Amino acid sequence: MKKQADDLAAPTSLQRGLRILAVLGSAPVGGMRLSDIAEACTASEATTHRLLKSLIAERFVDQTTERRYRLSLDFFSLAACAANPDNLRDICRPHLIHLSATLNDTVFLLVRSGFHAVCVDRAEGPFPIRSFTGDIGGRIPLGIGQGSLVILAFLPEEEREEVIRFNIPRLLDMGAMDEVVLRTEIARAVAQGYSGVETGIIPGMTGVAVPIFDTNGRVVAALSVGTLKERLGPDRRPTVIELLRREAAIIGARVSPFDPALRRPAQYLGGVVAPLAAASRVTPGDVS
Amino acid sequence: MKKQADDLAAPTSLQRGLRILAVLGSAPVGGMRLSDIAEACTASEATTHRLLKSLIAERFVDQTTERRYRLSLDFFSLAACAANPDNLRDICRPHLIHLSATLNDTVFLLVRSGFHAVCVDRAEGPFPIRSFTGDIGGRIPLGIGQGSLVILAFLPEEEREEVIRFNIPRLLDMGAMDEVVLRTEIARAVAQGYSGVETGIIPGMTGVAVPIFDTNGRVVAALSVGTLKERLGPDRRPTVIELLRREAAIIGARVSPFDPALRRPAQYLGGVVAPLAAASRVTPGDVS
DNA sequence: GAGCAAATTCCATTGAGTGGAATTCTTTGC
DNA sequence: GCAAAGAATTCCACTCAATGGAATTTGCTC
Repeated sequence: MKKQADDLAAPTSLQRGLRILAVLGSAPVGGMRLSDIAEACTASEATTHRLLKSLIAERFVDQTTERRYRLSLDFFSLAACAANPDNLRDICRPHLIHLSATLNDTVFLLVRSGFHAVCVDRAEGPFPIRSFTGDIGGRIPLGIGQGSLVILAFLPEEEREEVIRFNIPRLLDMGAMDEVVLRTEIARAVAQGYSGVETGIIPGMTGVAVPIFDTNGRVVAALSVGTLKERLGPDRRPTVIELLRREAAIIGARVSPFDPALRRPAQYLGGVVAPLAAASRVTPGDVS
Repeated sequence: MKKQADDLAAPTSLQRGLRILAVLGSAPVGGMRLSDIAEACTASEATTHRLLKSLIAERFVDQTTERRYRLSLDFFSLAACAANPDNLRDICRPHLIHLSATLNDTVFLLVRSGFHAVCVDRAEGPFPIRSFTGDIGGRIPLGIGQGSLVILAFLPEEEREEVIRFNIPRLLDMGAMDEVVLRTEIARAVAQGYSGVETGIIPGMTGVAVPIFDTNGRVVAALSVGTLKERLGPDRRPTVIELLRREAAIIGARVSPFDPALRRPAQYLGGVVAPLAAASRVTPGDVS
């Protein structure tokens, strides 16, 4: 198909550069070598090298000694600005902290992004927790894990079916669940208003999650608690769910997908993190 | 100067695209309009529009309704892979959690990146804390705030002087401190082995930070506690510092700037987050 | 220290990137 | 509800920046 060919070949040099970033995203700790990057991008080494120079010039990529390349911390820092869609993260932070302090468990904020859920924030309890989404920034197909599943469950039917169709192969690949189990769990989540799947994929762990609806009534996110199985027994469970629900309701009331008030000409340079380009333009020598 | 002109003009289209990302990084919550982006990048609207299309195709940028553009969550998710230089974040997480649970306060992990310190992780105490670096991903010039200052203080002299020369204008701009205060604080931090600056910039708040040295004896990061002033009085302070020191020592012993063992051919696709490009290549329709 | 492999630079060719202009879509004011 | 203004998007011919093969340099290995 031509369409697919279009996708695979990156016609623009910008896209080639962005794919280098994507490839570097899954690089091992030490970074990647030029030849490996070039191969992964199916581009010549000369081209890859030149693109990398641009990426380095804009501070998106670091070159370590050892002739290896990796994503830079500045890049991380820039992208952190993207973690706050519709102000969700800022709105939720105090609630996450409050919940985590109350429950003494780890609480996650998951936000939908296309066919995935992304962990946008978390407030840790007193011990490390293994979760599907992994850490902040972690992505997981919609349907795997409580938070992710509860978002899927409350999507409008048409969208939900589209996501299921798209994600089923992934779920199977990951050995998470088949379509029957998924649909059962979705039905249960809808009926209960929360999700408490026990996939058993992470042994000894469990969790519950509730959806967050924006002021239009659309699911945009989920609040999720992950903990040890013994900490979600019949005694604690109902209370935990009730507390999550309460916070989710408060949060949802403050989330509108687009606030017309924001149309005023904004101060683009007022953010915490200055644009990378601006920073890179100034070199130490320039200081008089 | 020609050199500066080179910096300002973005000759390659990749760099133009990256600058769009940088500009979008400081966009307000609602996103930015095409014309504003074009102006901020000093590029024509036609070019900006075409570049944005590529950025969207690679899922680095979202176009909201309302004809606005913003950084995507996938972009955030990709960049999260960059937050773990030399495995620092993974190594530190359990220690952060342990400290935060022990002290009942918020603990930050700051890593040096050029002339800045970047907050790479944090474990929250039971109430929200205002800090210089802001949240995860926040950047601050080296010298402002305890963690940032303690990194600066323990840099090798030559590097330290370079950073000071570069950052002084910033510190003055931010009203943080002048050179005399900075050098006094640095000397004190070196003498004490920790930093406990009281800039008074964030009223009622204070903190202490200790450096983390890698196995080569170079400062690479700092552990920092931020809390209310009354929680760091003469009674608690020495204990807090001692606890931080102990964890920092354990961490440092595990951090080597480059581990030759990692040279083995790595499995680049084994990460939590698949490369964006790969994800974007698959469309719902492709599922058979 | 020689030999090898990887990274970096060079350069002539070519087609992708560019911005002005035309078109389409939105919003606003009356 | 209509018209005019303002954005966003598309088009297109020209041009210069991107390309990849080849040459050079660097760094690693034995």
